[in-house]
Amino acid sequence: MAPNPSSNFNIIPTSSSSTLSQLQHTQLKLTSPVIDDDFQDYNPSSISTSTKKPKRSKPTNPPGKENIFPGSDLCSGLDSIEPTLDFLNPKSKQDYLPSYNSIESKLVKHHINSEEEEQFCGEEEEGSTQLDVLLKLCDDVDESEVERIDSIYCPLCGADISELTDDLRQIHTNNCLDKLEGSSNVASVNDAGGLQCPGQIVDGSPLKSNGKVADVSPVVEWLRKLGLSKYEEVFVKEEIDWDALQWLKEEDLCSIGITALGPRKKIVHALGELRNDLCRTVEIKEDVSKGVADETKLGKTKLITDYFQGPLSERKKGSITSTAQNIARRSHTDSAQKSVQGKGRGRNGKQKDVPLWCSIPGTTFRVDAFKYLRRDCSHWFLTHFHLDHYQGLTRSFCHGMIYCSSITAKLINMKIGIPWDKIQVLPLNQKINIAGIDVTCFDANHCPGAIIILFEPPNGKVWTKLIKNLYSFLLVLVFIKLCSSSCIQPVLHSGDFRFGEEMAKLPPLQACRVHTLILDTTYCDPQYDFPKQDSVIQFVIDAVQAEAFNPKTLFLIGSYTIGKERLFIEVARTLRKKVYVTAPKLRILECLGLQQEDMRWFTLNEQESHIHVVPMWTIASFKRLKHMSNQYTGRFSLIVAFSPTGWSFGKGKKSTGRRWQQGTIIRYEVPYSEHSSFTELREFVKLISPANIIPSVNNHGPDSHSSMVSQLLA
DNA sequence: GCGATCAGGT
DNA sequence: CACACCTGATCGC
Repeated sequence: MAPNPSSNFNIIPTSSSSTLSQLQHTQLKLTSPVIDDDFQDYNPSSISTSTKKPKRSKPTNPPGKENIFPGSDLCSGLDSIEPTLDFLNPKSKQDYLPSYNSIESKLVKHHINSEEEEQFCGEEEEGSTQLDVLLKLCDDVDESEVERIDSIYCPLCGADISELTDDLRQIHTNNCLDKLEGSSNVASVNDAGGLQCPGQIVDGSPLKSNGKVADVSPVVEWLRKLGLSKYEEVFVKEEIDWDALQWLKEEDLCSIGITALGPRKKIVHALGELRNDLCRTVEIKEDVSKGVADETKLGKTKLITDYFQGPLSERKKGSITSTAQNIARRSHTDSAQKSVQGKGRGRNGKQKDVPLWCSIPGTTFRVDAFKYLRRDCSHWFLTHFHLDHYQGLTRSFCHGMIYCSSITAKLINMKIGIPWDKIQVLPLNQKINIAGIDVTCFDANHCPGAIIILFEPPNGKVWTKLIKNLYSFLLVLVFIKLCSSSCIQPVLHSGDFRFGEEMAKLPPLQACRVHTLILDTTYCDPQYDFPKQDSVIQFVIDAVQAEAFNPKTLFLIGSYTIGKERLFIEVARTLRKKVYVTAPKLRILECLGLQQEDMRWFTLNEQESHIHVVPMWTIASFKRLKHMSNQYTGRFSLIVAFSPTGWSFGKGKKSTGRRWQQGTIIRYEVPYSEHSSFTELREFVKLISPANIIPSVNNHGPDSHSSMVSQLLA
């Protein structure tokens, strides 16, 4: 008999689980161009996703289809709640902005913790400068064009583009420029200070050029550029103009008859690009047209937005990358892109903003920020070897030194090919000095090699060592100056961690007055009060023993690249059975510094074992499990799989260790977590008692920061 | 051809 | 929901 899983652990009823999806719909309805822009800044592919730990986000489901939990009767009732109109009333901006990537968040971030802004001198300033440009654009209009604030004209063709949004204006002018280039006509300056170009509309009337009346709408032209001219008719028939175009959604495309997936995706993507171009807001100045004329005469191919960089680059003399960033890139342009694209940039060439949780305030240090590689930093810390933390790190890394634990060092060397001369191994529980900052690492109790890092201002000893001669003294003076301006305060970066009692006993953590705690808030919600790992391991052992009455049973235990080792090692040890692992998995296990007596429980011979360690996603779907079952027909008649994850607790899950069965396949979801539970998070915060908390995961909705912090401190 | 990146998935 | 990571498409060298 299988044990009754629900008897072991308690259940915490949850509140509405569909709040997040409802908020997503709310975001969808935000109409302020600035806000929309910023959400695209965070996630160019969608304007409707919630904000989370910076990682790729999923497409939003249509209303009523939020439940992605097949077969889950328990949560379907909650998840299928239709968003109501009440949720569509836009709240204040701040309510929607947990994303540290967005420009608007920087505004609020400023209010939350203004001193931390100082570190973002290089690229971070870029983001706020974009906002500045928007604001300045308004100022400029106020100052010089008060009387004609309602009329904005294309600098090229002189058409009234007041009705268009900024991005569409840009597209319009780009199109004009393309025509200039395409037709090789020498542009002439018109009365409005802009340029005339063939086929454009001035003041709503067709402009005659070369004796020919323009008959191609911008939408049609746009379609042609996408190679989708076959849909011209549809767009014309449906009367989709530039303005309507920006609001088009995939469903709309379906409804107007564009049912083929390829073209539809292409259009959706291009629309995303269109909206994205709004980010590259431009300033239209009188000298622009002059510049265009000059360049056109010279026969150079340039983007319209190239002419709009002036004020930006002037203001950002300190930034090497500013000019490159300010070059706007159209979706169909490649020449400009080639020159500026690099690490930490999206496909559209836009550099991704470094999230707050990746930067150590008062230093140029970055933690788990390989997605945001920059030249202004040469100290890159990696807390552990999980993809979402090392993403962006490649063997061609050339941005300085990588600091990590010895286990992580072995893994990045073996799996990614990072040469050893670019890795500095950090010792555990031992203070070392890196670029004038004291750094101490502790075991994070997450996966093997995971560390918590404490950054502290240099202590007195360093100073006395430095002041050996006058030159050093001057250096120290400069350093003091830097310190005083950037206010280095102790910062503790938790990475991903699971708080345990051993951690509370660490003297440096008790002694240090941590100012800023960058906290792994994955399960920062009272509903996640899952049990200790030991009791879950015991549950699995009991379950294996209970199901093992059938000798033809195959046990599967899910694991990640690294992580969950304790679970299957304990099972093997207790049951005195070998567990099968694949050769690549064994190579990884060999890097983890496990004890020899533990290593002997692994076998590469699957015939030797009926307990197999498999990737989590194998266990995630019954389809895969069935496929596996078919391969073992004859040898095994029953598959019992264990999916160890903290998510199996809470959020409408009525019990832990849930047992799912489909025919001869049984799957247990067990709350074996390598992140801290809510209770543990609270204990940890109490222990550290920081002045400031920065969450590294934002998965609880827009208000999460303040609510998380208040819950933790409650 | 290959590595890197992205979108979409479990 | 999304821990962490896969697959396939695309881009750039």
